[in-house]
Amino acid sequence: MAAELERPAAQASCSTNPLIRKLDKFISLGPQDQLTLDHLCRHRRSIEANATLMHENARLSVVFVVLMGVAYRYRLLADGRRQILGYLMAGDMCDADFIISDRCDHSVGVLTDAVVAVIPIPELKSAIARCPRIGDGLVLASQSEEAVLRRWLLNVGQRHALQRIAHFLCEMSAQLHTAQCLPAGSLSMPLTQHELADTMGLTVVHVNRCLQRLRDEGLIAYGRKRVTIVDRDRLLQIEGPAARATVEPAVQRADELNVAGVSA
Amino acid sequence: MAAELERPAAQASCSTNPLIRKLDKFISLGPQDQLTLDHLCRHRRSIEANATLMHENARLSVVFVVLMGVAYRYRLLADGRRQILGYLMAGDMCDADFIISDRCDHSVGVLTDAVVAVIPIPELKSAIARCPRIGDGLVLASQSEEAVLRRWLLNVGQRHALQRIAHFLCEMSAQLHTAQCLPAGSLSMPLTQHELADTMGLTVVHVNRCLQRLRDEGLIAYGRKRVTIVDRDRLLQIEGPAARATVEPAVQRADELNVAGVSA
DNA sequence: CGAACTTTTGATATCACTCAAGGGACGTGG
DNA sequence: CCACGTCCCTTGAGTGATATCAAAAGTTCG
Repeated sequence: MAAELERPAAQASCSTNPLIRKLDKFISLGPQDQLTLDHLCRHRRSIEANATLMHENARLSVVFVVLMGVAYRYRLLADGRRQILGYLMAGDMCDADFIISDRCDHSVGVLTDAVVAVIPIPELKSAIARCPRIGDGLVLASQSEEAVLRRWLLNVGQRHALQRIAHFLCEMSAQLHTAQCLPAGSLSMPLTQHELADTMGLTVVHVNRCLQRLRDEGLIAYGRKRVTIVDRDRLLQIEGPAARATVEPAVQRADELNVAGVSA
Repeated sequence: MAAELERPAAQASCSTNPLIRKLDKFISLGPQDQLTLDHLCRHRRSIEANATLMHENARLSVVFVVLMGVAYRYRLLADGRRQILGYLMAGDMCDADFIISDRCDHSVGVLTDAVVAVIPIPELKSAIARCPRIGDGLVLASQSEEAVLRRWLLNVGQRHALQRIAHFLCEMSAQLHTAQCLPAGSLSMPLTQHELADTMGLTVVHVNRCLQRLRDEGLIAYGRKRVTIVDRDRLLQIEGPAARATVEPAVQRADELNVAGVSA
């Protein structure tokens, strides 16, 4: 399911270690910190698309850091329903709560082919002990993830399907664009409508109809396993189902006009 | 809105500082740590029910720790919808992400009259520097909160109203019973149906009807501003709307039997 | 070219929301 | 102590948003 391969020097897109780039957004790392992080990431493993990287309740002695590709956290219900709990991009650590227990409360899968660094937990702990800023950075990263979870909960709990999808796409665009060194604005994400549905607490069918509407209004584009933002600003202004009122009544009015024209 | 009062020695219910009790669940604190924590909590403020303790986007130079009463995190949408993001009991810290920025991404209100400790952030930081275990404890507490957020997201995203409420109540019962030194099993919570609704992403009306059903089946009891769990085990086994199938079809079958009886 | 997956579409069912109003508990002030 | 307002809970009718079911069309891949 996952081929092992050692690539001591191979580097991801941007010429720096993604983990370093990620932590550097939260705290300034010294040269020693960076060396340590690079050294931590020396064991690599490539994972094929759709594989499971980590199972809920599994006991792990290592943590993973995504170096390439996109992974996602999720939990399953007894009847098979799945809630996706977050996406992991380059630099994100799979098991942020490795400290609190060696068990994990959720699973992690990968969307695309991915490469992860495999870090033994004891080694990570000793690195933190030697370089406190690394620990600080990880804590900050974990707290920023907590903030994302709060935004998602707000989104799923309070917004209607259309707004919900719109907001989610914008948020992901932001996350992708800071994770990689990419331009903002229009951005694309390797997402199946099924995954979108499980992220938003909606049905595939309903997600599909919403996406069509967003596409018809020129706000997004999408195709096989990929959603692209076309007009981020207008996407954020999407109103809920009330927006339907701007479409349907128009048809009725046309009929009325017809009648009026005939009678005139 | 909030009267200031200094109570240098007054202690909460259990003879110990709630913050110490809380952190002690995650990490073992030395005598020095405990002294430091006690000292940190020396400034107290009492808040009246329904007051707002902290506003979204406010810039704060202090953090609050709930000593008595229940507070809750929430966010508002432009149109007034509110999502409750978590409940804070004795020992919980209001602004867990005080490190990441001095701004907060959500507001905090109190349900009941409450007493909080007010800790200046610089003082907290220096305490952490002196007693690293305090910092560790806070990090662990924050990660346990992240786990709660994931459970909530699963709940709101995937479960139907009835299951959703049932699971939430059980989870709160667990949280309350570890926060205070209370017996498990049946427990009660000072919650308005309005707050329940905003927690679960449902409407007050719909929450009301669900609660009635749960009460009629003898799983919970409730009254003015209070929900009580009667039968925790059965509550956790609640099925979704499919449970209706155990009631309605019975009526139809009765009719069929009637017809059969007539024709026989 | 078939198998598996993703996206579409239509018809129908139903969960949950909206609107509207009434009743009960509690607090307050006369 | 009663009258009143407010907040919380309750109820009903009607609507709407989303789910469910079923099936077809387009893609990718072997």
